[in-house]
Parts: sequence; structure tokens; C-alpha cells
Amino acid sequence: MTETLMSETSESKTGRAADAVVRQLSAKIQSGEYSDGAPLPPERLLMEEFGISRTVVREAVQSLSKQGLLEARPRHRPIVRKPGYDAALSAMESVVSHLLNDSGGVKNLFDTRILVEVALVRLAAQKAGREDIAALKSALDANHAAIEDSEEFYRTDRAFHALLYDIPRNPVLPALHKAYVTWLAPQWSQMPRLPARNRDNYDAHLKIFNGILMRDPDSAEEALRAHLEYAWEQVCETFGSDI
Amino acid sequence: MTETLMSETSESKTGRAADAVVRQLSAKIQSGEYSDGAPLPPERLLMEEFGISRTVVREAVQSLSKQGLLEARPRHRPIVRKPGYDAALSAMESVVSHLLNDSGGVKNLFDTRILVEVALVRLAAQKAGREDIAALKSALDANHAAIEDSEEFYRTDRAFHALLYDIPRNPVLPALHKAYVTWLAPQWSQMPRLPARNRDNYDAHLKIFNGILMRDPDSAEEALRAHLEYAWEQVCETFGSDI
DNA sequence: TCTTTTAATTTGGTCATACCAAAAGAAAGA
DNA sequence: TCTTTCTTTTGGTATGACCAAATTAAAAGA
Repeated sequence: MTETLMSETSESKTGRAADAVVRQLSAKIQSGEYSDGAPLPPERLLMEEFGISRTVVREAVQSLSKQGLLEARPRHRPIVRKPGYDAALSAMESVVSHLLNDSGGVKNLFDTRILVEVALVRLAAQKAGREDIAALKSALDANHAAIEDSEEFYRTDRAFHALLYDIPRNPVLPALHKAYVTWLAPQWSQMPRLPARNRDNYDAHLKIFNGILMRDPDSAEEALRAHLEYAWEQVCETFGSDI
Repeated sequence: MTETLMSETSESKTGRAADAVVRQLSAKIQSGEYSDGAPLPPERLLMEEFGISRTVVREAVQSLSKQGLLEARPRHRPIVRKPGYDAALSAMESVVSHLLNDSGGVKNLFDTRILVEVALVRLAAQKAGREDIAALKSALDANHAAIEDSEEFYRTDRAFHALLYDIPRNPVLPALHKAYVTWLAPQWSQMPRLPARNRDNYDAHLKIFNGILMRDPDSAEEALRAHLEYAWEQVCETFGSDI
């Protein structure tokens, strides 16, 4: 028996009927009553199920989709999604895009990346397992093989860095890497791709790898820091220091 | 002259008129045409200004408020807000709250906090200025003075950690600290407050401070890591290891 | 004249209805 | 069985109406 929303939420006067619906729907999603990947029931059905108007249904659906529990393409039925850590990060995307326009925004973001990634290489140097090192090695080789092909180099570059985020086996971190790549892409992808720089970057990757291999956190950190600060200089050369 | 939205956006068939309005409104907010802190014009005015129905206006407003560009209390006019880094983090809040319910969610989040905070103390040990150290010292003293008052101890504890996030002068980091505190509050605030534990935690803070003071990143890191892992053990004792 | 009440007006929240165009599903044809 | 039409369903948008809370204007009182 589906009740009308008033029965279990005593907030009929808060001015936000949609909130109650949001709670009930998200509960049904988490409990699996609406299974992951399946389309949400049509709006007209939901409105009679909850005893509300379509206005409120749509508001609730929009809210849930912003929360990542629904994947709503225009003109399509919303798809039920149990959000992962990526969804959490991508929820920030729109806000972040505004912050990046402010002066110093990109720098602030990039500095946090340095902070995190430095921590990651130190961790890698201390705790990386045999498989982690093997993966880094092959990523490094792929990176080396792509020095002449800037597009491919960019890809292997990202892959190498991504591995650093994989080592702690914490699913938040790969999501964070993806977020960094996405947010900084507008800057990064517009930079001129020069094979000479590719070589520099490969050398940096090599030094980082060696630091990890030698289990030397300090040298790994120093190599990574130099690498990222070099990258930042390039960004400044391209966009000026006032971004 | 305000044009109807069709004139400058060629996406009248994407099925999302609200998106265009969102863009225009957010542009007006960023440009300061709608000044920060002022209420947005009434919906009925916006609908004629953009040549759209109230349906779409409301959808756009809701979207902007989820993005943090508007602060919308029910039944009140939305207030224009230029979002800061806090807004970005709090945009994740609803998603994160779901993730924290999943098994291991809290642990994953807490581990990233350890990662970040370790990086911060290392940085502090290397780069903290005279004023930073003075601030840490007085926060430490306040913490010591509050050992008997668990509520106050909790506050000064947070304040001490917050200072670590202030040292790099990167506005993202204080926002991150606030987010950690908010997200982990459900766990943390429910833990029993024992003066004995307060003493342990103060000792840990002292060790961290000494590490920073002695400019010894490694000992500072070790002290912080022990401190946070101790905290995690407490959480596990309270909630079981399966959270 | 200035505060306090009170009445009038504005404005956000919700509902009901209608229409269109895009999707999805069903039926007919190759 | 696989396309190709043709219905039906369903999301996007527009109108218009109503209510209750907020806001503002007006009136009353100090």
C-alpha cells in the first residue's frame, strides 16, 4: 500500500513537498526496490503513487538527478543509479567551473593536486606492492613509446598518474584523479604539445618511478613536485600568470 | 534589450530550456548584474524577461540553487550568492551522505583525510611561519585547558586541526576541513567523551606540534598518523568494524 | 514624529489541464 | 528475421488558478 506523503512526513507546511518525495524515492533506490540501471516509473505514475502533482514529481526527479541517484538525459526516462564516488565529485563540477574562472582558482585547485599527489607518491614509495610497481613500469614504458605522438603521450601521461591514485586501494582516490583531469582539462588540453616537453615529462615520470622503486619517499616526492611545478610553469607560459 | 532565449542559444530542441536560462542567469550573477546578497527578481518577472513559462523559471532557479549560486529558503526569494569553495564541497554533501551508508564508506573517507592531513603536517613542518606556529601553540594551550570539558575539548580539537589546513594559505583546504568535520560528524559526535581520551588526544596534538616545531616532517607525520588511527580505533570500538 | 498594528498586495508552492515533439512500442511489410 | 511505418506513451513546456506565507503599504496608536 502506498500512502500519500503526508502520512509519514509531518512537514506538509515547510513549503517543499518535493523533499518528502525525494526522501522516499531515494530510500526506494537504496533499498533496491527500484533496481539499478532500470528506468524510473513514468512521471504520471509517480504522481498518482505519491498523490502529488506532476510539478512536484518533476522537481523531485530533478533533485535526485542532481544528487546522482538518477541519470536524466533530456526526453528520456531517468535511469536509476546508485551513485559512486565519481558521482560525488561530479556533483561539484558546476560549482567548481565557476570557481576556476575566478583569479587564482586554477592555481588553488592545482596546488591541492600537488599536495595529494605528493602524499600518494610517498605512500607508493613506502607501500607499493609488486603488482603496483609492475603496473607503473608498463605505464612508464607506454609513456616512453608515445613521446613522438603528443596525443598518445597525453593519454599515457594521465594513465601513469592515475596508477598513483590506485595504489592505496581507496575508491575515493581514482574518482578524485578523474575529477582533477576533468576540471583542469580546459587549461591542460589547450597547451601546445611539443615532443621536447614530452621528453622532459617522461624523464620526470622516470625519476618518480625510480624513487618509488628505490623505496625513497623523499626523492619520489621531490621528483613529483618538480614535475608538477614544471607543468604549472607551462600553464603559466600559455595562459599568463593571472589565471 | 533582453532577448528571448532562442536568439542567442541555438539549442531550442535539446529539450531543456531551463539550461539556457541557467547559463544566462549564472552569467548575470558572475558579472555582478545581480549583486551578491540581493534577492533574485520575482519569478513572474523573470518569466517575462526571458520569455518563458514559470515552469521553466522555477526549474532554472532550482538548478542554480543546487549549484550554490542561489540560496533558496522555502517561501522566500532566492538570494544571490557567489559560491566559494565551501559551496563546492557542500554540493557533494547529499551524495556523500549516501556513500557513507555503504559499507566501508566512512573508512574510505577517513583514509583520505589521513592522507591529506599527513601531507599538511609535513608541509607545516617544512614551511610553517612564525605566526602559524604561534597560532598552533595557542590552539594547543586552549586544547590543554579543555581536557576536563569534553565539549570544549572537541571544539579546540577541531580548531587545532583546522589550523593545519590554514597554513598553506589555499582556500580550498579550510573548506575541505569543514567538509570532513561535517561529513564525519555523525560518527564522531556520537562517540563517548572521556577525559582520559582527551588526555591521549592532547598528548598526540603535542607530539604533532613538536614535530612541526622541530621542523621534522617524519616525526610530525608519524605523530599525526598515530593520532588519527587512534581516533579510528575509537570509532570502531563504538560502531563496530563494519561501518 | 516615530513605533506598533493592521490591512492590502506581492510572491513562492502546488495543482490541474492542455499541447507538442521525441521515444518507445506495435504492426505491417520486405 | 529485419526494416519500415504507424500508434501510443511519455517528457518538456505553457497557462491559469488558488492558497498561504512574506512583504509592503497603510492606518492607528504612543
